[in-house]
Amino acid sequence: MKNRTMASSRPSTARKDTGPTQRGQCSKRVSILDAAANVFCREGFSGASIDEIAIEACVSRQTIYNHYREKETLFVAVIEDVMERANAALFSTLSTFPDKPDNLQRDLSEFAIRLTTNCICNQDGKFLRRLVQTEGERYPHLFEGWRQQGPCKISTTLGALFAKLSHRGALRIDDFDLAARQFLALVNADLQMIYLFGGKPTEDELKSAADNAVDTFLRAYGPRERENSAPPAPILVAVS
Amino acid sequence: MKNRTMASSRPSTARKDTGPTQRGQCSKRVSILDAAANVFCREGFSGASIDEIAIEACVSRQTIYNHYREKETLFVAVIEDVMERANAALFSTLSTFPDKPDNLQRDLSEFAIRLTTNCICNQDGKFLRRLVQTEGERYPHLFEGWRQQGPCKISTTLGALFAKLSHRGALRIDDFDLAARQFLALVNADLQMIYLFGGKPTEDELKSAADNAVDTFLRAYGPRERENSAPPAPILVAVS
DNA sequence: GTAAAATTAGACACTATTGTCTAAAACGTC
DNA sequence: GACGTTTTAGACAATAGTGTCTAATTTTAC
Repeated sequence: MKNRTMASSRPSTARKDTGPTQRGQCSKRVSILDAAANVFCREGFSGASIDEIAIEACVSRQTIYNHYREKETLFVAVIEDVMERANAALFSTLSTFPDKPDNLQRDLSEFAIRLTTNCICNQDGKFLRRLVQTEGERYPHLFEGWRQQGPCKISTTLGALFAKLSHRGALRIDDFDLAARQFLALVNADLQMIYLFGGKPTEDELKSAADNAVDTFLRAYGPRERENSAPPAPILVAVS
Repeated sequence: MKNRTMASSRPSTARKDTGPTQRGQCSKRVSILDAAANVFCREGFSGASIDEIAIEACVSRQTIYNHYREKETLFVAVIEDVMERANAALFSTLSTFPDKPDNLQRDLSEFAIRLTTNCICNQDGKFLRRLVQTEGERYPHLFEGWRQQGPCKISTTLGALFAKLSHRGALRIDDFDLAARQFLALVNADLQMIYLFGGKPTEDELKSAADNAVDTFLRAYGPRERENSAPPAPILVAVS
């Protein structure tokens, strides 16, 4: 028997009960969705076989066909499941943005680490990077909603948060959405290659990437009186 | 009959003649490699069928098996072909870096546009993004050489170029490789989502992305006396 | 023009996969 | 413990793909 080798980032909240029954069957549905996510992520849509998913989910093949009429139905269900979870994680993490930073440099860096850890480096993030890229053109409508609610919204939401800091004098930004996109880009600058090869950055790599990003971000958008590289005394931006 | 629908970015240079003969056969090899690249890119390795490639290359299936013993051999050949071309384009473009900038802002922006146009937005770039991500874990050794010679080298090469500018006082950079990675990240900040969905940015989008990137890059790393955006009286923090 | 080489279409065996069907077993509820 | 539901294993037809083989045809080289 094969256990789930790669734990999904599924939270323990109750799930939609659109299945045959509510209780014992629900866990089957979860098993299937998790296993299918892993296999689809590893093999792509056409490379994944229902049998492989069944084995990985410790479920008979027929059970999969009972729950999801055909392969494509299952695929769509998996995508929607992962997207929903990913967006939830995204906004949950966004809510931890340092509105009233004690130490802007440190607080932004820690926020960046949370962002990468919870939203980009986890299994769901990897799944979406892969599947959106390979199947995005084939199922345009499927991912459109996620794009609107996720990546597109994150720029404006994060932009609004930067705007607040800006109005309080902690940052000097003209175009908030642009600054948000650039913040995200800088955070991932050192990690792109790791993502591309399906790897997972170490904690040290994450911290260093975040520090580098915030450093440069503040060089560009920080308050004017900020020193530029290695000032001995940290400048505390304490705005009411 | 179906013509090649998507022109490859193949240059008209002579090709390695490792095939059965040199002349007429060479063009068949090229047709096959181009068609296979398109189909693999569109369908992934397991989704691509030899028949489909044969039709798209206007070649009989048997001819493909004559040149490349089996599907995987063809796949590896395609990968190597694309990687070689992509790296060539990369370093060819790097050689147009503005060593002696007339107008740093403008010259860097135009350089950034060349970089995205010639190396990232073309068919080879799309192919590599997709295939490295989906098959990179399955064929680690295959892509390792490309990573060493391409993406890894570009940071250090571009970093060295920034170092030159820095020593001449045009930039103020501590970590040149990091600045190079961040430059690339900023250039792609506005384009990531387009890439992810397999799209191609318009010329306007490319220009705007480049301008935004260079703007922020220079805010962070530009010479100290640089104006920052629209403050009436710039406050110069003159620290020796 | 001729000979060698390459290409082609078609048939072929083999394998893998999808999706259906059935009867037996396990499960949960009352 | 009996009932209805869900799950299971296995067989099954249908389809699609890989890789081989052959004989005819075309292309290329000399």
